Amino acid sequence: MEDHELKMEFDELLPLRDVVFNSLRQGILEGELKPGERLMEVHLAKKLGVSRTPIREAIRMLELEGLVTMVPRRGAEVAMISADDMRDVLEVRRSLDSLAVILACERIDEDEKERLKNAESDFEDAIKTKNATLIAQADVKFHDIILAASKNKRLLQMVNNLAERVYRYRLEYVKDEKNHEKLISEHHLIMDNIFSGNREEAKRAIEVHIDNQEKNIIKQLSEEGR
Amino acid sequence: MEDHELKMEFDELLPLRDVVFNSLRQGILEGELKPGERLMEVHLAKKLGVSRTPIREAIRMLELEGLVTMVPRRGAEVAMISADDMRDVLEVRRSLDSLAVILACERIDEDEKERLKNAESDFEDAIKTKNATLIAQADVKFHDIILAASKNKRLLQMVNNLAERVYRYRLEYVKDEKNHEKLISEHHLIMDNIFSGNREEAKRAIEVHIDNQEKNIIKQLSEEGR
DNA sequence: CAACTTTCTTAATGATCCGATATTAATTCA
DNA sequence: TGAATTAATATCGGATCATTAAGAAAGTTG
Repeated sequence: MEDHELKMEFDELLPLRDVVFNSLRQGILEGELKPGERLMEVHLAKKLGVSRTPIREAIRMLELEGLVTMVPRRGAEVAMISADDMRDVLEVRRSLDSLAVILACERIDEDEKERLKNAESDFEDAIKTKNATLIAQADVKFHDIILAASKNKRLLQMVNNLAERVYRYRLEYVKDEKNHEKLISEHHLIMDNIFSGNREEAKRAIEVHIDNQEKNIIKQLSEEGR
Repeated sequence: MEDHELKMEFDELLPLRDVVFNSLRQGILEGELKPGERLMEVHLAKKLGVSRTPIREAIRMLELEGLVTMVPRRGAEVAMISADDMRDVLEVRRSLDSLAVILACERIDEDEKERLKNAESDFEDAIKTKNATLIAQADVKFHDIILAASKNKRLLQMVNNLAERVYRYRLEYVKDEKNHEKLISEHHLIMDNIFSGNREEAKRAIEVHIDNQEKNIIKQLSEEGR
């Protein structure tokens, strides 16, 4: 078993379980910990320099997030994602993102409009750098502002949870330069329709946006399908 | 502090944390453990006859489910539900239930159609008994079949999680005999539109169904609002 | 001789118990 | 009456014991 570089940020005030949780979560999302890989308590405890208790509690949380699965009497492993699972996730995400956009049309305030404009231009700048991580970050920021504008905290939480699962594949998607122009025009269309309060068009725009991602992700999954 | 009657079912094969989790979850949903009430580890451990570790792990799970909130260095307490939270929950639930019905229109099979018909007539029977718990159970069953017919496991999981939070209030809603006839006709309308594959009408029907619940729940919340 | 079975060892989780630390509440003194 | 100190209480994190499953090695059988 190779050794991984799990970084621990010691936020003095945060309980250890949350530090461990964030560390493992990041490791899984960035692909450092690969699907199917076992997460052994003693091993992780030694590596992160804490006892087993916070490790176990973090694993319980990751389990409910769906990022790890428990095998009884064997322990935790990074969750596998089947094409079926991914289809389910994207189907729900499409619906919730539509809802977010519709609500944002009605509830967005001037400050958020300004921030959304900035996020959009930051996104275009990121595209120019052709740095996938940077682009993905700017993309997340853009969508987060829309979610915040929906003024629905639970919706925000649920969409973020779904987005986690797609993160690694979206990274590949935004890496491909063929998609860059399309991404920019889609973001523009979404933003403009939110600004003009055109709910139906905004909804359609975000659905196209998600559908395009979905096509690509399904393709990726079938290609790596062993 | 009064003593509660938390029942533990010792399912030999289930890990203790899951037994504790289910026990506490049920206690919260049925209103035995009231919002704001503190959940103290040693106390619960003694009461349930287990050590503190499974209690702690169960609390971590309940925290992520949103049923309890953690106060740093003070411990866990049953989550309060504000009217704003409830509005958020119902807004999302409306959207996801719409999705479930739309998908069910396309994907329902003959077996499920049969089961849905039976569930619907069981529901009418339950209404006749005027037993709120029985009615609520039959109602859950009806909606569960639709969710299963959507063939989307994540959607099923997420809607069930949202439904948890509404459970106590829905109980009050179905208890009121004024709503009985309306409930039956709404269920009928939903079912008929699914059978005929009429997506738009089915969607509208379920949305009306949820909206009616929402009105009542918001009213309940404002009445008990102290 | 090979393949299958059985047993034994190892290693990891599941659960209990314990020590340290921080917060809250009560009591005492100014 | 108010502030400060102390005592009680509960979480946070760690160490230990028990249970179980997987893997290796040895023995048996076809």
